[in-house]
Amino acid sequence: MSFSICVAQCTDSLAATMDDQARIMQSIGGVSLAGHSVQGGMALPPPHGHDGSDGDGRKQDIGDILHQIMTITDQSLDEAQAKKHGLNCHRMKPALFSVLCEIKEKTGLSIRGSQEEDPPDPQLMRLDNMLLAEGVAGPEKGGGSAAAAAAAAAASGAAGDNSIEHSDYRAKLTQIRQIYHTELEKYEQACNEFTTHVMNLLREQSRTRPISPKEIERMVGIIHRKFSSIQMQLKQSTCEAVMILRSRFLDARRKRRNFSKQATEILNEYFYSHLSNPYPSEEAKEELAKKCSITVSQVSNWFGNKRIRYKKNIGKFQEEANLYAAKTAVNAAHAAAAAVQNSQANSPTTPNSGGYSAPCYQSDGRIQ
DNA sequence: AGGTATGATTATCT
DNA sequence: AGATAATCATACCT
Repeated sequence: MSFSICVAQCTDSLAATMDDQARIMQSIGGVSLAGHSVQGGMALPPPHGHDGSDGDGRKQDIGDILHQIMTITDQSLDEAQAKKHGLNCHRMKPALFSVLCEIKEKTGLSIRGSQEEDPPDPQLMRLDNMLLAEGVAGPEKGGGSAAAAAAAAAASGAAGDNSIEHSDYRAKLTQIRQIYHTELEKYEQACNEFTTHVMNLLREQSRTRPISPKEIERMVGIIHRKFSSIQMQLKQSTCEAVMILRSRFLDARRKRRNFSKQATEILNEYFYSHLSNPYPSEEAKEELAKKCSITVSQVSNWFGNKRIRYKKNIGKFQEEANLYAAKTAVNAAHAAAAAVQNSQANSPTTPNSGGYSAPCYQSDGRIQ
């Protein structure tokens, strides 16, 4: 996840590819020593025709140059730069370069690796989709976090309820989002920097050894792949973080507490006194919610559950129904009595006083 | 511990 | 958009 790891990995990969090249160089060097230089020696005999001594000197010279080439990577940058310049101006350089080109052509190193194109990784797509859905990826500024919050609120069923937990959740999510984006940016920047660096390096090297544009392209591809695999790690861990956050906050709300006795009382009262049409209006729901100190969506849930469960097994709820019918009847009676008293009309019999007539249920469970 | 009650979620329908 | 029905997951009771 950390940037340093990423860079380390990339540096590793670069080191590996450099190793590769060193090996190539070595093999080329071997061949040219075994073949061409001897041939060259025959084609260009020593100028003054002296016996082998001058030829030996040249071989010595070439061996020396090759040695310099091979060890150039071990030296400090300035040192190497100076050496490189010296070698570049060496009179044998064009010859060596063409030899290298020829050998490379023969060994077919320049052709390999042209077939690999990026197949869209299904797992990467999965991660991308999830991050997008969670509002972590996607458009950054302005509506970004707000949209994520709105999505979370919408998912929870009722916007605005549990606002404390919600804002907490939202804060954590934006935190994750921010980390994700800064890391992503860092990776991108590092990738670009690294790519241009390597490209410059290769371009520069192409003056001393044959490197085709194809190869540079390939190298860029390798770097990009490496970096995107690191990005995938970032995405993976971001996904994990979001999942943990979700399970801790959103799913925590799934952990239910039973409503208070009072609340269920009020809800049941409403339900059984509106048995013929137990569908509270929005306003009624709001009022019930306020009275029970629960949310409107909880009221909706309660009525949804109640309706279906009542309908499913009316018999089981008979007792409860009677109980609440009695209660509302008593309430009504009290209210009526109060009203009567208030209106100072003296009627001898209070309706339903002292008892209640059990409600008559139809087969569909509705009060007649 | 196991069964039931219950609040929440989900898919589907209208 | 709201209702329903099935289902999940936990609370609560025995």
